[in-house]
Amino acid sequence: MIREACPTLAPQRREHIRLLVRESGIARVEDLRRELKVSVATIRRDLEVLEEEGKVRRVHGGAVSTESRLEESVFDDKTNQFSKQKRAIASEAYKLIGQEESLFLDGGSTTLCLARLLKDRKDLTVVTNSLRAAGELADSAPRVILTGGELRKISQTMVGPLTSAVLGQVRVDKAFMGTMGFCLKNGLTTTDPNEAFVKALVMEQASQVILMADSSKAEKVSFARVSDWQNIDVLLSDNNLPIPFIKELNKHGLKVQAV
Amino acid sequence: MIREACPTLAPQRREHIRLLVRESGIARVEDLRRELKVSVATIRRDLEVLEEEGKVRRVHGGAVSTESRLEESVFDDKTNQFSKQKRAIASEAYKLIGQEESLFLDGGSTTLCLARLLKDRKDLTVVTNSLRAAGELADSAPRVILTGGELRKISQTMVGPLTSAVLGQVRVDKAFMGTMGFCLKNGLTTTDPNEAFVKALVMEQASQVILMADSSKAEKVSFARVSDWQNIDVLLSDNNLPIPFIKELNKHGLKVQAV
DNA sequence: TCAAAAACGATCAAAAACAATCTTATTCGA
DNA sequence: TCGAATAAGATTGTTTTTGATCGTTTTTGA
Repeated sequence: MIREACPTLAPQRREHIRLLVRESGIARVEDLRRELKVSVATIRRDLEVLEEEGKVRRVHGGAVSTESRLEESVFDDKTNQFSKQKRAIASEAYKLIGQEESLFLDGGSTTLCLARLLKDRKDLTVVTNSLRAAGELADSAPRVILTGGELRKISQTMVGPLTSAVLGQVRVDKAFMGTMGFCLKNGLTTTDPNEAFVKALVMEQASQVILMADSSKAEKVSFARVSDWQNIDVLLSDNNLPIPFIKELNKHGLKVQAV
Repeated sequence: MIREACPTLAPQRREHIRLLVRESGIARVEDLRRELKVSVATIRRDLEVLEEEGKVRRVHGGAVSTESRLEESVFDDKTNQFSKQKRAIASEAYKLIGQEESLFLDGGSTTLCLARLLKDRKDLTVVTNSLRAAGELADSAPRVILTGGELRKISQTMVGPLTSAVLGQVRVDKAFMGTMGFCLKNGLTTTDPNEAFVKALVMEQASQVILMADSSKAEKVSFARVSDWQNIDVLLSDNNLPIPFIKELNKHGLKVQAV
């Protein structure tokens, strides 16, 4: 039974569970297991302790908050629904990551999915301009480096000239990029020129650039030009991409991977 | 035994441990070993002593702060538990802020309290190296600039050489600083040299430096020297500061404000 | 109501953390 | 300069925690 370096202390983990239960009023064992990355046995033991302490009440399948009655269906996995594709793309991206690599994580929900998968990877160095990705990795194993810069509220990313001060001083093995739109003619485009500037800069500093974008972004053109296709090495998307589109990209030397 | 150069004295090290535990509410033996560069045996012996003194509570794998009873999320609790003073200090700090100013917010729970008060101030620019503060202001009115740099997990702040890349390019009207300890002789001290470096750098870039520290920090000496008193303009604390202490600081030209 | 699936609890083995002991180095005083 | 006292690292056996397995119970849906 390979137990890797236990990153969280038991009381910490129990506290986490308690908060999760309180936050949504109910939590399933399976959800907790996924969130905390421990076995169901451990979750059950923790719930036992927490019930003993009166912090939660156990029910078949999970636990409910003692404070709020609430039978509300918190099965509103609307995020689940939406992000099925994104998660698939993210887990495909994860497979590309080697040992001891340094990565850049761009802003956006797809890359955020990827961030979640990295939590236990002690060997990685993650550079990001996404506040949310940083928050996701804040209590996790990887070394985290933030680019700094002005916070663009709408995307929760750091952008602008200050960003380049840090970015100019790091190099990464792989950059995982998102985009608002991509098309054959204009390449990658996004909504904000500052953001575009940062993306372009990152792609310069990366040995390999991996674009993560589901097919809904295809043939969309946004305001600010980011880069053309020759700077991209791999496109991870779903299998709704038009075949001619893929063929054309292949001509540019791009590897297109549909999941 | 090979004891390396400049061995920290045991009481000093224990104080360091105590601060680290209090800083983040919880600390693992392994983390402490890395941070202090001593063997786990020593850490355990220290924790034993500290528990004996009631300074920390040991748990399997590490120790938790007795002050923040870690029944709440590590950080939130700190801001709730003994935050009455901190909130008072923060609201006093808030009064010092003028229109259209640019501020720096240091890491720590006291400055985090201040961050909460700034949410509606559209006219302000806030520079910070605290991930928590940034998160707090992420959906708020002020313009937010993050320093970037390597994320120090235990304090959730950005530190290290990369930080100076951004910090060198901004100036702020007022810097609101926290500290792990302060005393007449050594000035400000904190737990991590990298963190100390960033603090010192910030204080250079600020027109006015305001130290926010409750009296529990008084006469505490931590590991890494940050600055002496002449770089500080105002000390905001509670009214438990020793009178001689205040007088002495006044001599240095410091304005001491007890709330 | 019955059967399949999911969740549960008990038990066991592996790994991490621990405690006690031993060894080595430094300090301080004779 | 020597030697006891102290303090830190190393070693070794013990305890705790965790994850996996397996038989049992509960839930669900036909």
